[in-house]
Amino acid sequence: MINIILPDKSVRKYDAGITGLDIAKDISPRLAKEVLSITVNGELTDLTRPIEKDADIMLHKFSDPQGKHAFWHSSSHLMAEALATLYPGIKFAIGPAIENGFYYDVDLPEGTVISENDFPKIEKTMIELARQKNPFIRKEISKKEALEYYEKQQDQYKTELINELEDGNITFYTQGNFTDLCRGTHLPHTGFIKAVKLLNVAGAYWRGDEKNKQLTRIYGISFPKQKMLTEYLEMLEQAKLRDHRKLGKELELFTFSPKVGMGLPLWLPKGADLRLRLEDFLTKELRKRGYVMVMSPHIGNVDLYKTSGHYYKYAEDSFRPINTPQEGEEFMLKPMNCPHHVEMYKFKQYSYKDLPIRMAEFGTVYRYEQHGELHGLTRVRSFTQDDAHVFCRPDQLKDEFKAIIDLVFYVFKVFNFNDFSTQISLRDPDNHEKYIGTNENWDKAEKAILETVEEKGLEATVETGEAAFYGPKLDFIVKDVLGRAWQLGTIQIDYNLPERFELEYKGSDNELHQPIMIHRAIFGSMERFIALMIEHTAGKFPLWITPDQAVILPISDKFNDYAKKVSDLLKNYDIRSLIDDRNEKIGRKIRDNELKRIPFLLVVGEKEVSSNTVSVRKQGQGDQGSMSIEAFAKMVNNEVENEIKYN
RNA sequence: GCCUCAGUAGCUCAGUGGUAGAGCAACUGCCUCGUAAGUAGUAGGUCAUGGGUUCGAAUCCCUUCUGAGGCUCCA
Repeated sequence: MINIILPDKSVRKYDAGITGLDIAKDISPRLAKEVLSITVNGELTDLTRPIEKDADIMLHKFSDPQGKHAFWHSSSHLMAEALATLYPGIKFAIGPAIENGFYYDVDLPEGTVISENDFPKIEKTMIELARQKNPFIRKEISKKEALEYYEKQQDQYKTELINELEDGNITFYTQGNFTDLCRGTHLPHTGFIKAVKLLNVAGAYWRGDEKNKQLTRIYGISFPKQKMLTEYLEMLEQAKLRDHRKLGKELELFTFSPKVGMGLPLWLPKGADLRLRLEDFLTKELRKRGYVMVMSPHIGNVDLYKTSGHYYKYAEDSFRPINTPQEGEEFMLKPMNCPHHVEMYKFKQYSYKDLPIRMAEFGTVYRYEQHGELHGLTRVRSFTQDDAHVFCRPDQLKDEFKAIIDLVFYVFKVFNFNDFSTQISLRDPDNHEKYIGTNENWDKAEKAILETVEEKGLEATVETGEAAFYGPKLDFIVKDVLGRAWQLGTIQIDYNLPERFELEYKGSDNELHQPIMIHRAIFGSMERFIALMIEHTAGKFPLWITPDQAVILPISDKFNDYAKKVSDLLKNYDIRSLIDDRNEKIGRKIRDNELKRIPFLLVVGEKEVSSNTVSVRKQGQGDQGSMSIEAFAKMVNNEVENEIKYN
């Protein structure tokens, strides 16, 4: 007999060799129907594997991440089986579970393509195979045998994968007529998969390398109940309604014109208004925190970028240098603001008492992003960074770094970005060519980031090879409405540019010292931030109150009940004077159908601006008198909060 | 740059080889009038672009441009 310890610490005794599935059956028949995978002594594994010794176990249902993982991984195998049936000669590369669903990379026989039109028949085959309730059978296999199996099929992908695996550590999983190299975890059988939807097809390079062959990647998602799939698809549709590209058009915030050039956003009046107010908000905050605002031109002599290293790093794939009538003279559209700020630092000599110098600019930069990478406002070719560079002494570095983290937290809180992740990006130690500067400098910079993050108690993932070419960084990442991750805020420590530009300050010892540079952005770029802000707030927080600023953001009743209710509530108020205020044709009577079309009322109320007063009258309650826009926004917001229990 | 798909009126879309359509928006009347679609009429398209097949192309084929979802890239 062995002891099985459940998460609640209760102990059950079973014969050795019992499986997770049997334990589940023993606990309750309903659990047995829902359970998908099991963790045995900390190791995620199949429910059908025998447990031979005493163990702590945890059973996973679809509601658990581990359950979903097994479910979608098995779905991936099921799709592979269906594809193998429908497309003889197909070869399989890798097919993992992902955050929402699964994919499989396949190499199709010459001349075959899979498009979305083929999805229904693949889905149908998958469901037919699933209904057979074929068990997933695990088999340990020697490296030699495994290689023979795939070499016979002339499958270079699996062969390559197996060659990298250790002998004795290789397993195959078989369901029905399909066998795949796989380390698991899988469902007991395919019958759990009741609903399948293939989502899209895409090209993907083998092993993610552009030089390799491009495979066909098919994305899908599956569920244990048809209803869950329907709900998921409904959720996706809802999400698409909040897409910033759609809203940007509807709300007349921004547009693109092929004639101007793709990836070059045109800010329409309302969008420009929104952006200016955001810039204003941040500028005030920066001044409070000891920053000075500067401005720099949009171009610079190539020599500037040669010194900074940008020229060698980016000239080839970037906008081409601009020639002048002068022979041999070249300018570049600035891809970054740093070198300009560095030259401003060099304008005069600084004492150690002057530091830190915190230089901020809403600096527009130009980068020739790859054609296929352009994406709404989140990836563009001309964008404005809320950029700043802090020049400080070594003893000030950590405090400055922490102050910036605090600023990021403050701003994210103000705009309700509560769900963000933090990532430390270090250099790739095997690829020195990607970076400038000495190992010594890099070690210092990376150490400073790691220590500061530790001291701050921040939880951050660490990624190697993701650093900027001049220094490591701490990034703040927010997801868009469809779950794509975008970097907004970034803080980067740089010992290299100060060295290259020979920056210095006079220390208390009367010697010259080199300052350390911190590059940082809070919004990241105005474009990307506004894009995510639109998606995060649409239909969710139509009115926003910050401690000292009132912001009314996009209002549209098309997205969900919450916005609809707010919209209804606003109808109880006479806000004509507010709208007249926002309308250039002041004094003209606003027509009914015009009012309903005003898609957003954007106001950043500032106490010192007295003209931002509205006279408000609530229907049925008579005149409420004049009040500031801020007060009005607060009042409406309170009412909304009271009326709707929003969680 | 690569893979799959798409582009018809300002917007949302119908139209699969035989005379370019609808709703909304716009404009002009009329009726109403403070708050989510009053009413009649008018105007609006080289069917993204260039080429080809055909008696005939929005429709089939190719080029280019742009967009969508991925991959690669991302300062």
